[in-house]
Formats: sequence, structure tokens, C-alpha cells
Amino acid sequence: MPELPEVETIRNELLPALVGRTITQVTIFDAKVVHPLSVEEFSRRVIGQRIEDIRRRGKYLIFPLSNGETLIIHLKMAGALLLTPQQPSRYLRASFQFDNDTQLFLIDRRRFAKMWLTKNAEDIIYKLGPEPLTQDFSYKVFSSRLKGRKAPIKAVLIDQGFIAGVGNMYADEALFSAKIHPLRRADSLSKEETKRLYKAIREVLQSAIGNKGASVDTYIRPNGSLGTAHFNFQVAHQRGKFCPICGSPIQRISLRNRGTYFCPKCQV
DNA sequence: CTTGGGACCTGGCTGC
DNA sequence: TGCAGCCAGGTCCCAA
Repeated sequence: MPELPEVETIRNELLPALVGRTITQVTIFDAKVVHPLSVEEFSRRVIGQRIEDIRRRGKYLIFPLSNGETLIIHLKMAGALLLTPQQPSRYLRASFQFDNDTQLFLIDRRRFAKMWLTKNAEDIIYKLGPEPLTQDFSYKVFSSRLKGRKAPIKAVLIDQGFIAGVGNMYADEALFSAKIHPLRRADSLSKEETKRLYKAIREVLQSAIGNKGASVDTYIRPNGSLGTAHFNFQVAHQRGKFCPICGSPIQRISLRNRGTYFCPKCQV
């Protein structure tokens, strides 16, 4: 599942291949991926444009184009971006051809991934909260944003308007690392707990970027190789396993229709 | 405004 | 072996 570390890895690995390249052809195999634009309009507006840069905001990939428009891609749960050469995939939803014979494929088993073309990227990403790895995201910002939030802390962490980029896996990992129960009311955390969680969020994300993301399901890097961050997971997706600290069975509950994994003894 | 539930999707896995 | 049902979860939409 691409969360911040996975999307950041994809960005880093697409940058040298695509920046400065011009799109010469695009093929959309599933019209849903560019909705509400028609395939024809999307193609017309994107062909001939040079990719000026690749940025990331939360889990969105942002491609400023030479005509002033912006291409935005969100991979949702199962999407992947692959550079040639690649094996054919029955889940190919779109392909871009560039002026140096490079091709970029959007693969998506579950048809949730989406592409937008817009003159103003803010129209798409305006809802996002702060980037957790920037200087701006200080402990003070984090603690003040928690005030008055009565929902379970896990639900707040995966709210993209609260922090951008933290998804289900890394929320579970950060809460385990900070020894906080996922169902704790967000505004009930002590100062010490808030500090631990703040630190844990940044460390968990940074470490996962260092490991090129977590290949737990369909996540794959643009060159076809896998990330290794999931080898460090302590609770996320560890069904049937045991807490690495105390040996208790990892517990799974459903929160917001998301699988939530935690240690019932270490996390209070 | 916040909160919480369901919808959108599809394929792999589990258990009867 | 067959198959129903669970599980995976990012974001939008809607109701309270």
C-alpha cells in the first residue's frame, strides 16, 4: 500500500528518468483513471508537454508540466508506476511514451488509482495537513493540532487533513513504537506520550524511506524491485505473530473499517 | 466543525 | 475440489 515512504521512493526513482523528458504519446486503457476528463481531452492536454519536476505531497505525486498545467497521480491502495522495460500486465491502466523511448506504465489491480490534470494543483490537494517530515511540522504544531480531537488517535493519524501521508501501516507502527493504544482518545495523550508519538511518526517514516518502502501487497518500485521496510514491521500486518518486546499475541481489531494491529500489553 | 459508516474495487486467502 | 466470505485500505460522500 503506497503511503508516504512508498510514494517518496517512487518520486526519487522516477526523477532521473523523467524530468526534462517530453511526453510524445499516452494511452489510457481504463477511462476511469482520468475521470472526469475524457480520454481524448486528457491525451490532448498532456501530449507534447515536458515534465519539469516531480514533487510529492502526502501520497500524491505531482508533475508540473511545461504548459503550466500539473499532472497529479494518486496510486491509492494497489497502484504502481513502472519504467520500461517491464513484463506485460493485465492490470495496465495507462502508459506514457517519452521522447527518449522511455515508457511509464500505470498498473493497478483494483482500479482505484487516479490521474488529474489541473492548472492549479491546490484544487486537488488543498485538504492535506502538514508534511510530517518537514521543519514546519514541529512538536508544538503536532500537540496543538491534537487538542479537542475526541476520535481514537489511530483514526486521527490516518486523517490526511491532520497529517499528510500517514496511512494504516505506519500509523500502527508509530503507535507501537510510542507505546500508545490505537483506541486512546486523541486529546487524552499526556505530554510525554505526545512527544513519543511525534518522534515515532517521524522515525518510522524516515526509516521506511531508507528501506525504499514496504512491499506488503502490490507495492513495487519503478524499476520492478521491492522495498524492504516491511521486514522491520513490529505489529503492522503481523497477524498471528507475537510482540517483539513482551511476547504477547499481536491483536487485530477493526477501526474505521481498517485492520489495526497492536500489542495489548505494551500499548496502553 | 468533527466523527463514523459505507462505497468504490479486485484478487488472494481461509475455512467449511 | 468448490465456493462463500473475509481481508487488504486511500479517499470521497453522506448522515448525525
